[in-house]
Amino acid sequence: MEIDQDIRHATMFKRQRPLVLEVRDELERMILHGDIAPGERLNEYALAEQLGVSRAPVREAARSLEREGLVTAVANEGVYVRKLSVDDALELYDLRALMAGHLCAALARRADAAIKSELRDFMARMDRAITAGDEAAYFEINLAFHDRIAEAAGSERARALYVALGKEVRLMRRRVLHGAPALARSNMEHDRIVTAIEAGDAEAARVAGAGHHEHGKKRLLDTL
Amino acid sequence: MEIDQDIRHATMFKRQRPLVLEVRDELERMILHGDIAPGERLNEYALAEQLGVSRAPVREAARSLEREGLVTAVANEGVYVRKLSVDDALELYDLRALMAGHLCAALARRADAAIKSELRDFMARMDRAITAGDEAAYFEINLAFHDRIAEAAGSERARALYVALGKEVRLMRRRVLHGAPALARSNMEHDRIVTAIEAGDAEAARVAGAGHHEHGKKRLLDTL
DNA sequence: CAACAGAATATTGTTGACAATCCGACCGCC
DNA sequence: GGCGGTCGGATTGTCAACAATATTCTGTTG
Repeated sequence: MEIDQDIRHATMFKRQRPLVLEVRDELERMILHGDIAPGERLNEYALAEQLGVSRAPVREAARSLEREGLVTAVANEGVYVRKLSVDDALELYDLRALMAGHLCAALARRADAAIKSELRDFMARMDRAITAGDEAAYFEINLAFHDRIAEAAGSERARALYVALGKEVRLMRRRVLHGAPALARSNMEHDRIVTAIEAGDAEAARVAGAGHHEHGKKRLLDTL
Repeated sequence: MEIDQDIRHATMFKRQRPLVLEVRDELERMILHGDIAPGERLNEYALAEQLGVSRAPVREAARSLEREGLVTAVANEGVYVRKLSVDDALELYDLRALMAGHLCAALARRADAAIKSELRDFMARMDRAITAGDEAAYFEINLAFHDRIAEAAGSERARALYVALGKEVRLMRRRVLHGAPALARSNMEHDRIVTAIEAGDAEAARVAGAGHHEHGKKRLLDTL
């Protein structure tokens, strides 16, 4: 059998999503939502009972999260929600900036009119959120904006890395962006990114994309 | 319990390495060695019997390899050794070049005399391998050279990514480097990297490191 | 009373069995 | 002869029990 059949399976409707994926998503949600605090252990048995499944899917899901960097497993002892050191977080910011620059540059090379207008639309929505003082909405749209760039860049591996790094960063649940001025500045950086993409200037897009994320790192440093 | 205890466990001698790690390494070896061809399915039951363990460790190991990109899993069907398309390979080369540049730049900022002389030593050994016409030795030292740079750069996450990308690339088992002239050229690029690191010039190191890997991509394109 | 040894408990590691699902072959029907 | 449904074998998904290991508690001793 050939791997080409993947596409068939991927596009086909799955009548039942594998249990382990459900569990994985739920655990991820719990961790990112803070239901399980960093440093805390994930008890396989307890979680299995709580979720109404056996330990096997829980175990597999936990290992899956380990690969994403959300938890660390210790042999014969268990898996713990990862506790990010500041150095870890700074490294993650660097890597994410690197990936973001790469993705923005790639998108600048291949963007068509549709994605360009889509990005402008995201920015308008963020502007509206800033004006309305709705920070939560801003964060949500902001997240979707960057995800869209990553997706449209056409480099699946890079996109996956970028998203995974984003989740890891979220382990450090420190809100580094506050107040309308900071948000407005952030969206000005978005403008620089989109402008470069519209112009098809890959290098400018790389610099703008990386710079935007490096500012995030600076903001984190400022909060220390 | 705190995650800090990780260090204790990590440094402590483990009388028995978890079975899943053994299995994982063995599967990885099989795949990279070509015992299991790209596109082929990994039969959990058969592998379990062959390795003398039960299916659970095999299953877990396979999922671990999935995260590394060596295999792709299809629900209710199995995991297959990944078959790299040329586009996939080119993307991997790009990402690896990106990471290599990042790592070289980081190392340029922090390299001490010991690592500098170590890198020079690697280069001398590669020169000797070229002179002796021992291509296999060259490849081995070359691999160790780049691993050492990644390790010394001090960014664990980036190092892991770089190594994982290297393994993925190896799925496309095409020897893109042949003959003493090509090897000598390759080692000249190494010289550019090491020189920049010695000078503490992060940007030059980034360009040299990325460029070296981009040449690998070019060489692959030439073989098509 | 502190420190240590050892038992008791809790938790993970592994196994084999069972259920759900998928793929291919076969058979009937148009 | 080709097409579609259905049955059977093979394989993965899930489970519960057992084994190995780590942690906690307790009792004893210096």
